[in-house]
Amino acid sequence: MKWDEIGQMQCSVARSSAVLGDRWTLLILSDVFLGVRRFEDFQKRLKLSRTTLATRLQMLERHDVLRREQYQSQPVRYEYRLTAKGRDLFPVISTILNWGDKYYADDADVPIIRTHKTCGHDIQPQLVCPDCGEPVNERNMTGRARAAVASHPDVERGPFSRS
Amino acid sequence: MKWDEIGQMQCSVARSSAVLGDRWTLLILSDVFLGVRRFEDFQKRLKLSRTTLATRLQMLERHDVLRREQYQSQPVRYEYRLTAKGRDLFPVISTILNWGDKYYADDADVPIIRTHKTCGHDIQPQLVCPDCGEPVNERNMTGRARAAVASHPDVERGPFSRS
DNA sequence: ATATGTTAGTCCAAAAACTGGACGGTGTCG
DNA sequence: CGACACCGTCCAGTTTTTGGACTAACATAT
Repeated sequence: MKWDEIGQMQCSVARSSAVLGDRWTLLILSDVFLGVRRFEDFQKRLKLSRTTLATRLQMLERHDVLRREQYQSQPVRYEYRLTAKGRDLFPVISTILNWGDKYYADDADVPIIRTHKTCGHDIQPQLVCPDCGEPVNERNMTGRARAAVASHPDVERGPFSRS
Repeated sequence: MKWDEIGQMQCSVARSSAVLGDRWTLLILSDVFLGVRRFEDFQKRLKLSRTTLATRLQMLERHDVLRREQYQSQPVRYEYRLTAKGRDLFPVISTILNWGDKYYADDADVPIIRTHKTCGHDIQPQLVCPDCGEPVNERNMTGRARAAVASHPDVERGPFSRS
């Protein structure tokens, strides 16, 4: 299966993977949320090849996650900014950051300290049920999979298993 | 930069990317949360090459995300199960699913409907501040980056920018 | 007893993706 | 004028991924 074909699968994770699923894209997006916007800055910070960076930025633009915006003329230069769709990736980057902090941070030295401006506390955002407000995890969630998944009778257990 | 080196970077997103950042890993993990546990099932469902699947499973085992557990002898066979570290990826997969559902689901036809067992409602989990309980997003969060990031004076804006 | 099926891989050669570094274009500054 | 900043593209060499054949150890059916 080719990368492009993954984007055609009937599965939200698969389609998201077609966008997010490579070594660099998550890093680039993380930098964008940090305020990085320009080609040279991405390249200096991430040390990936210019070719790959150009390819990724074009891909993210094509998928409407970033948009190129002119910030000067003479010479004409563009910077990359998040679209609304891109901003909606905040929870994804944020939960990845939570996980990385938990398992990979050096000796209680969390690389990025996040503060909730509204209440002023340093926090790690948590997942809750928007209905009852209780925290959710793989044990208190179930899922009814649709056709594509349900057609595999082997899949009977787990939080997203068939009901 | 090589893949292995990314895991050495002083950045939780980078280190997580060294594990999660490829075309197949997110799909495999999503299937694991759906209850898939065996080599053949992964291969049939995801249609990736057996070689790549074997490589990925070994990598996830090496990173202590999955563990191989014998489920029969004669012949000896193993299945793959989540470790505690792996289960902690639930919020990551879940927020990716939210994003994919929002932007890629076919005509109001969400492929996996998730139910919160505790309260019984069909929901999409949301990110909140564990302190005040309010929803968080890229606008009401800030972050103080540490050395590695703070040394880049260009990074001044965005939710994780230096304070 | 032989044939067929199930499951978990490994091996190989071809195709695709990624790499670093040079290069091009367009401007500014001193 | 020379040096620098910025955003890319081009190229040849390396690494990764791919599909399909193949092994191995049993179980089950004929």
